Amino acid sequence: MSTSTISPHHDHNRCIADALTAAQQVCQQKGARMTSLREQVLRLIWSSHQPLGAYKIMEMLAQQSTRHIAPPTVYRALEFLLDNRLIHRINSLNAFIGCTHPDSRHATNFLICNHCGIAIEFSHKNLQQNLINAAEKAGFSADTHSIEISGTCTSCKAEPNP
Amino acid sequence: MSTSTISPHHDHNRCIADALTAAQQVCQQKGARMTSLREQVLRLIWSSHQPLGAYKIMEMLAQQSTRHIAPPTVYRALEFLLDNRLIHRINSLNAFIGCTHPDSRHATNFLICNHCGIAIEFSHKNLQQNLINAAEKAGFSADTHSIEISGTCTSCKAEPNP
DNA sequence: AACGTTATGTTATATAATAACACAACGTTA
DNA sequence: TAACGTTGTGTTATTATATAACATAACGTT
Repeated sequence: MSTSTISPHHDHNRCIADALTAAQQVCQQKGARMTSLREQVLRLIWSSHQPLGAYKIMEMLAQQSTRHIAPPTVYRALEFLLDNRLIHRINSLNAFIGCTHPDSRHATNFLICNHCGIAIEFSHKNLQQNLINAAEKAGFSADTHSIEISGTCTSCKAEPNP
Repeated sequence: MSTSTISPHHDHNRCIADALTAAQQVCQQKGARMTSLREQVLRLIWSSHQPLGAYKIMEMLAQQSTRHIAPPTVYRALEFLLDNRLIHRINSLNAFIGCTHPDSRHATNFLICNHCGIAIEFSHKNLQQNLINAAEKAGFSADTHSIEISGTCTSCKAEPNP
């Protein structure tokens, strides 16, 4: 499984910068407009590795800019980011998290820590392919899928109460 | 993958009867009380192989019994059924569906048809074990997981508009 | 019958998401 | 540059999903 474990001590500014750069590129290629609102939302989502709810994002936006922000504003930005695969939606949490490799089309696969709330995207080519194959074999044509695994992450195992 | 494809022509009364019987057994073993409300909800959920939303269930209950039903009534019944593993929650749909083998503890694995809305539970021991192992290898202790695969089921492929 | 426990009823509210329409910004072309 | 269509954002209202808190009822035991 390709998974970069996320250390509590990593340089997160780097994460944000990389994500923003990647997003710009993706948009440029597709001719999609990364407006300032959309960038702001993406930045907020990337402010941590914990999935963020839409209303939480709304609050944060409101704090940053005095202007009054309503739900549709946020949801439209989220829709844009989802459509362009810059973020994922974690169904079990009704929350959104930055995508670590927006250049390649892929499913939503996450390890979610019940303790610190972190969500780590993983990919495992064989496993995913096996899954799809098995579905096909059963006569089902797989279109999209999501795997959400809940448990305890490395850091939280090492240090129960960080 | 162990998946009983669900024919549109199958004897669904049998499905319901079997599910109810299994549920009774499970409850008996655990000393859990299968009240009439809970059974009614389970029956409604089993009225089809399409996941059912809580508010839909509420409507149906109201229709059946003249008395006024409020959300907590439904959600408590659902909670009981979930706790006793008699139903699953489909996160991507905010909906609930009967469990086909409530005797054994297991994750939530579904094939969901975008066309007819059917959700077919599957299990694939190796695949699941591989998934968990891979997570462990990455330092993550898996607790629960859900796999939701969206696509087109056998029947809908055969007959686009049934 | 009295008691504690578990289940259900009831009211209010929290949380998540969308519909519908108005207005503004942007980019093109005339 | 002005007029136009397109895309993005603002605004108000509403729908959909879920839970909190407290009251009452049913059940099972003694």
